[in-house]
Amino acid sequence: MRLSLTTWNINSVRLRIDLVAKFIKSARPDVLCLQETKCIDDAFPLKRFKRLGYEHIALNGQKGYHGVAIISKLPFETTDIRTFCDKIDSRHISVAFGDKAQFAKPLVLHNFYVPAGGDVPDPEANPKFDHKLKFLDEMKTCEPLHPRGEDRHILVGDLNVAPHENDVWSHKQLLKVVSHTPIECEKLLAAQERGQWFDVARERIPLSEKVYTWWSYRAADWTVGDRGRRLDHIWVSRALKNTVSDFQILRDARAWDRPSDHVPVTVTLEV
DNA sequence: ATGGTCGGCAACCGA
Repeated sequence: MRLSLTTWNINSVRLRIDLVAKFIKSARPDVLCLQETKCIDDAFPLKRFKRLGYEHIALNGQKGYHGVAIISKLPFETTDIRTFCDKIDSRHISVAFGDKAQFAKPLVLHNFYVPAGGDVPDPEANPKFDHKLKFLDEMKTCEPLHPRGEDRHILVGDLNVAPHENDVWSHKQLLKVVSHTPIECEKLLAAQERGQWFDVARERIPLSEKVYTWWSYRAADWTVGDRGRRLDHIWVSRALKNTVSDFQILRDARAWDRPSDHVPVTVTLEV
């Protein structure tokens, strides 16, 4: 069976519900993972998604900030929410697809929104950066994020780190900019290695090639100089590595009317 | 070197 899955930091699901609908109607992913939904679960536009054919929805929202959601055409058996750094922030949700989803074998999906970390890349001076580093450390040591043997696990989300040189428009100029400082990049890659995850984008696109999924709002024209960063990621466990049949970054979405600063990233797996 | 723009929600915080 073919599974297509999109991750997208939507920066308010209520404000951009028409953009999400536009994306869904053209891309029709089986599963959509959203971050920064920015609303409590009672305010989530459930009906709109159900009308679009997505009957199965798992929510972890909070008022005004953060918030993650998994929106699926296929039924899942269980939902789990984890907290990190002893904060109640809505930054994680996972689901497990079992027999009802009709894949060959079960599949686990994690959706993350890693803290952005503020502006100052010094954990002593900036508690938000300290939080981000601790969050990444906890992702590394978190047992459920260590797929074993033939486990078919996927981890997606806005990880707010662009770990490789060509994940940013200028490695040199961003070395002291939060999202690309060496300590964050090391910690994200350490979490990836500890879980033996495969970074789908970098399995498909060589490290020598620039790849971005985010362009700042703080530019009069986001296309000038193409000053992007690759903050949104799709990781798969070893058992899924060879099932990837497609990978797409919908750069065009950054030019849509009242866009998110992130664009949808989609993987297709033959499962 | 600096500041630039968003969204939530009603003064700033977080990104």
